[in-house]
Amino acid sequence: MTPKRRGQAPRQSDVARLAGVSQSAVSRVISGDVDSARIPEETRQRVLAAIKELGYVPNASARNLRNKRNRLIGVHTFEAVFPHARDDFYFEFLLGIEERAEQTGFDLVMFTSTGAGDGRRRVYRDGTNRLNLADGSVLLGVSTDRAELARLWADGYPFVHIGRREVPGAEIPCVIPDYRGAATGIVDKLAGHGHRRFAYLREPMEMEPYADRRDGYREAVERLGLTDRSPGFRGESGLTGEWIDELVRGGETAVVAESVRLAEQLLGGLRERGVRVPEDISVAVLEATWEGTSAQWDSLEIPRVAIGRIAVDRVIDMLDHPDQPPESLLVPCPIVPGTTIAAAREERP
Amino acid sequence: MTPKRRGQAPRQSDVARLAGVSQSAVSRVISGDVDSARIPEETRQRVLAAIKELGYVPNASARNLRNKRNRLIGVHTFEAVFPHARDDFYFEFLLGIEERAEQTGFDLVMFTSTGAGDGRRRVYRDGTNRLNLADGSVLLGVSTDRAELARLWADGYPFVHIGRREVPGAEIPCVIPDYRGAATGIVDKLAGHGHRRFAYLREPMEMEPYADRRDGYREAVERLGLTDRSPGFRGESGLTGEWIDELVRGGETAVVAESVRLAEQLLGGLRERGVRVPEDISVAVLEATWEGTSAQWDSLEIPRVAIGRIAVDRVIDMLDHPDQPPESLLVPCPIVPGTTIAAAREERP
DNA sequence: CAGATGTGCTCATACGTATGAGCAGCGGGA
DNA sequence: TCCCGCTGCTCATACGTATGAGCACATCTG
Repeated sequence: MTPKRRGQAPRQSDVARLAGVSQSAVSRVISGDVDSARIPEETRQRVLAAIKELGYVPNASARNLRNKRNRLIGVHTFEAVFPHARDDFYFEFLLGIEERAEQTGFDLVMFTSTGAGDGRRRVYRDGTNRLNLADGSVLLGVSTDRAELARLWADGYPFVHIGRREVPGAEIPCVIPDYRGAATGIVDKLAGHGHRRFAYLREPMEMEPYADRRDGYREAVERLGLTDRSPGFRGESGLTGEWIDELVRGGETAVVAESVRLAEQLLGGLRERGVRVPEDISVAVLEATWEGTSAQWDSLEIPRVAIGRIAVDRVIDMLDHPDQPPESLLVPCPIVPGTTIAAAREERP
Repeated sequence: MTPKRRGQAPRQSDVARLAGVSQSAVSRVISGDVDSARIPEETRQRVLAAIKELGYVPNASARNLRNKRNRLIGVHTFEAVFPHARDDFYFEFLLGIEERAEQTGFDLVMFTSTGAGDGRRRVYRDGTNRLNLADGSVLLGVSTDRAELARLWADGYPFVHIGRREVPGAEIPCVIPDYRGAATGIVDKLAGHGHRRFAYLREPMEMEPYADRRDGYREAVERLGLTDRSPGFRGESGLTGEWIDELVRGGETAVVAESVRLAEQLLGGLRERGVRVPEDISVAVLEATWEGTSAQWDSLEIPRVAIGRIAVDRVIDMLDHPDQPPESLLVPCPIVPGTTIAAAREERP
């Protein structure tokens, strides 16, 4: 037994010949175009049988050329996926993407190939948009190329980006962890434990996700009428010994830290000064924590799997409603209970 | 700014009109078809200028349609990929697959969607081969469906399977870890340490990969003129207290175990009897080890990343040479040095 | 019985590209 | 002068699919 000569995959015309109809009839059966197609059940069955017998499968490129969908969702990462996956950046997103694609009957195209030899992955290679093969795409990556995003958007290609990316002159549809909401949630939680005097520990960098957290924090503090006496807040940022000294002197009972890194430094500094967490001061972290941190932080979680799922849904939505202007979507971040928040000390007047 | 209405991208014919040539001339300039194209430099420049002015971008689907290639390699796993990836079964294969696809300019299609609701992923859905979307595919999975492999093969679809799968009447092209070679290598290594009297510890199951290991072991033992006095070898298999007793009485100095599981049991049994590893008896394992085993075994490594790369190469090879009958390929398994092999004791005569 | 309406298809074409075949014009050799 | 061969293109077609237009026939209406 030898395999069939891999000459050609069967085409609609082959199916048509076998079923004794025309190619266009086959196309109509496949499209399931009920209203205008007027194909009686008996013919339909004959065509379907022929399709089955020949193992016919539609040619993606031809379909695409005709502007039809392929039930294919693209995944484009601006760096190699798998080398990073262990480190958890992409991995869980992909989990959600795969899961949802599976549920909705889409297959996934991983756009892996780089254009140039520089390792940077680009959407446009030789000027051609490679994503076009897929009906729509999910993009992710830390080193996202904003110019490419802008061009994709200008070309009207349906895609979403995981994580907020803002490009002047374009409205990039993104799926974004709701850092703002998480920040207010964490303040609410602390307030629920009786805390009234807060401090906010900020990262030196100015980045969009941090801005969201800061907004949320401020909003919650104001809404609840709490006191924010963050040393250095709005001023120089980051953590210094001075900052901690001032914190301890000031009598704040709750600290909200932007990152695990900062929280860890803070914890060390407080211990040195004999201040206990959470007995004396509660600390919460506005970042997802990972294993191997020195404390079990009260923190937020980035729902990566859910974000992956939602990204797929958003793309499908854009395919179904091509005329609606694409919008970004916030995804709530659960607050993970830890052991660094406790009831506020009685205030000594 | 609003996005372009999709589908209004300039075509070669637009470029041609602007440059005052024909569409085919434009195509030839783009293809850079030096030999047969006979386009003078001046015309070439005019065309290139027009391309630039219009922002022309080749249409991938049209190209694919013409070339009958999609530069797409399929990856079909018989279970969901990502949920398992952490557990390491698929993960490193994918690493290699992605890497090589990237290098060779292929994109990856992950065939994720199940046909039925039973969670089993099938190649053929409604009798049609879904993989046809990709030029060729790499298949993997523990629960491979052999009937589907056979059908794929009969259809002449270009694919390889990672791991040996034998189907009567078909010659499934596989990429296979060379367990046989690794087994002889390990025997060689032991012999190099002066061992002459060997025992082989086998798994109860009869599976192809084990058969390979056993062949390799036997071959090396015979070639080197060593003694194999495995208790129970060729007879009942697995590890019993009796087996260990007989081993200790027999005076063998080297044991080759088929699996970490067996080796661990053996180690325990030897310890109970006051026999030291590796001082008294050296033990090697014919399986890849993982973290968290009780000893640092001298063992083999399954070069998963390399296998992934090679699988992609094999598929591309099949695409380039459709007439060559596809062959399986052995991939050497490196031998990982551990601490369970030492020089053989002096034989006391 | 003429005309209208409906059914079950087929025909022809377009999508954008690549490529073998071929054609017009020119220079050069016999 | 005739013809050959080269240059610089153009023409036509095929890839596989989807779809508007239309055709032949049947059935119904008045």
